[in-house]
Amino acid sequence: MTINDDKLYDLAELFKVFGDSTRIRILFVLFEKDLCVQEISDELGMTQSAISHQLKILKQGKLVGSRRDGKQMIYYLADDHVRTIIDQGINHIEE
Amino acid sequence: MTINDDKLYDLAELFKVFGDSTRIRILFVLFEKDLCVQEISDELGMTQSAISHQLKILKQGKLVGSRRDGKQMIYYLADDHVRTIIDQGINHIEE
DNA sequence: TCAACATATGAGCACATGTTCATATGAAAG
DNA sequence: CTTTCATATGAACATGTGCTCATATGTTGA
Repeated sequence: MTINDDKLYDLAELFKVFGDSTRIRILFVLFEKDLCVQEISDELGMTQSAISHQLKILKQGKLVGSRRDGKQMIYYLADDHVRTIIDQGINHIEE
Repeated sequence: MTINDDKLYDLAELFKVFGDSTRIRILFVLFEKDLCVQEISDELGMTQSAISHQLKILKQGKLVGSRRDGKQMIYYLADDHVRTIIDQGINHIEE
């Protein structure tokens, strides 16, 4: 494999994004359907600010994307890697 | 899916273990072959103590296992989930 | 039993991280 | 334009995390 330390560093950064229960829960509610910030906040019972901060991190890691709909920002899962990684994680836990 | 918040918390804990570059590098050298603590330290250019601390975390997360060989402890990758999760992570980064 | 070697562990420190609170930005309706 | 609603952002604080240093534990060979 052609993996150098830089890439391993990026890899750690990626998993770090998954490694927080608030962010995992956000990803999980987005599994079902695309949601705006306030809906996510309500689902998780957390403040809009806390969610917004975490959404920013998720977006930087390219795990979610967003589109504007009037005054709202709609967030959605970026791609299927996210689902696959989480599924594998669940497999590991459930063994 | 039958995933509750407790399980999502565990999931976050799992990814947290992957989310450190020292630990990812340890896993990566163990991809090739089983190694003792000193060999891992040498490979990564880090102290035996630092590596030992991280190996403990990896072992708690069941990402590595260990067996004794005389005075040495040999560490190895626990199972194929570890490889799969890392492979998926690399896919995500390289897209 | 003792010395030598390999690994594990605990305390301490510096730095990273998540939440809150206050406020800024931006879109839309009047 | 101004107000209102939705979201983003920055500073501050408390907590978590990784490394170092010193030392403990445990195994082997003399």
